[in-house]
Amino acid sequence: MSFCYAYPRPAVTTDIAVFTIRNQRLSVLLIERGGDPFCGYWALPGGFVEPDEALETCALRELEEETGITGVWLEQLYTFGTPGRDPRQHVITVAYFALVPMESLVLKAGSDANDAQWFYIDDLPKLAFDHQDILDLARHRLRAKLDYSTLAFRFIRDNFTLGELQSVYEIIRGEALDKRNFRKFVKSLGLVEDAGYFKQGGPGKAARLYRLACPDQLYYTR
Amino acid sequence: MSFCYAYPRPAVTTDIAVFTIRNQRLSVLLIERGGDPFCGYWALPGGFVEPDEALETCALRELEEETGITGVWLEQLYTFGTPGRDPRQHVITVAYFALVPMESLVLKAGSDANDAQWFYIDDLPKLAFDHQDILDLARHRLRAKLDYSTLAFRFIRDNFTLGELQSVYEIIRGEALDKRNFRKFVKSLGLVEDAGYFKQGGPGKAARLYRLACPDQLYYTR
DNA sequence: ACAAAAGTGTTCTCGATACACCCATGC
DNA sequence: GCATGGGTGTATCGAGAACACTTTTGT
Repeated sequence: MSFCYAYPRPAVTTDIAVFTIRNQRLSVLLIERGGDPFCGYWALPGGFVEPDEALETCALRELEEETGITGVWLEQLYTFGTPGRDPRQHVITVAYFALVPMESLVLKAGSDANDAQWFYIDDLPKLAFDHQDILDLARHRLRAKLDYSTLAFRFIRDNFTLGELQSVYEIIRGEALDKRNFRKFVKSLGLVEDAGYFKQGGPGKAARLYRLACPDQLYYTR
Repeated sequence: MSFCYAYPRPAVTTDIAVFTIRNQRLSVLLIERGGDPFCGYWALPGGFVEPDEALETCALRELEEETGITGVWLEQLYTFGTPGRDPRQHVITVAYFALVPMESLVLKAGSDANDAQWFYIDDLPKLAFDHQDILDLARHRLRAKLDYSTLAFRFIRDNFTLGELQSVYEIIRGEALDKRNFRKFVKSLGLVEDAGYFKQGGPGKAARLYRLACPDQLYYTR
């Protein structure tokens, strides 16, 4: 069976960089490729766009098929189409990135992948295709948007402590922040409210828990 | 002649929103479509990606073919792939935007277009496809990047007056700015230097002319 | 002379930064 | 009792906003 067109067409894929925070380190989800090209290499989850499929739908579908992750928030990152990025043929990929709360996911290897695994962003294996470029850009965007959006909240769940939230900011920025200034900053955003409970059990004083005041519209400040 | 593949593929195009400032108004370049679909409608210049063609190369080529414009600076905007955006088939378009200096271009109608013309961004005809959405996003991006990049300089040429530069900012932001604050701001950027000449001839006092201190690396502040 | 645009400083406000100590809890 | 993280206020600095008059040129 084959599909024929009057003019040649490049193939189109989506690739997704899923970030989370594990063990206080920024991490990304990769799959081990089971087929050519780059068999045995690690790569971003992703795959070909199906007929009449929206790009974001494709990204969500591939993510579920290859890793079992569903229902995440996605943002389009950039479209990569340099000839030669796939050695077989001209493939244009629309890259997305996703943020998931820390330690909240059960992975399963899917049909297209031998294995799916989290890697620390600063300790990656050699990646297939131009996926390292995609990750470099994604990481850059993540850091930039931290300052003018509320994307950090995507890494945590309701009933978080301000200490946890602060550590998300610190991990993405790669530097320590002043605790009092940070708390002032968070309160000035006006997005969080006291959940009325405390987090018991860890070392140290019990921490007040917070939740999002408007869990829905949670984007772009400034 | 036809081109056949083992799996179906969407078509891929690039579209380009070229902005300039004419008569103190933000304007965009459109072409009148000569063929179906949307024959007779106005649309963004753009067209299909050729085999092994880089996306940006495609955008530049289509822009030249359809409007005669060459060598402009491009930035990738967003990739649109909603099924149904082209009534014939699934077409994914990678949208770019370009900024050209005011009153600097001679247009010519190209092979694929009956006509190419500048339109005021606030006074557009009904556009083909989802090109109005693309323009809405482009305009939004333009306004946002004005504040954290030096993109405004793309609208002017060397030997500009600070009044001219200020009017670029005012036109994109849609509001008047204070002259003294604006001059302080520009000097703090450290990107412009006195060209040593004055602009004679207009009404009012002759204005000092400036040029870019580093015409090359002209991007991203903050 | 007058219309039109160029050019020039100071004050205020607000957000960002720097900085140190006591408190509650688990072990 | 001690180690660990939670919680709190004040002073300083710098960028951005508000604000009005004089100068030069063309007509």
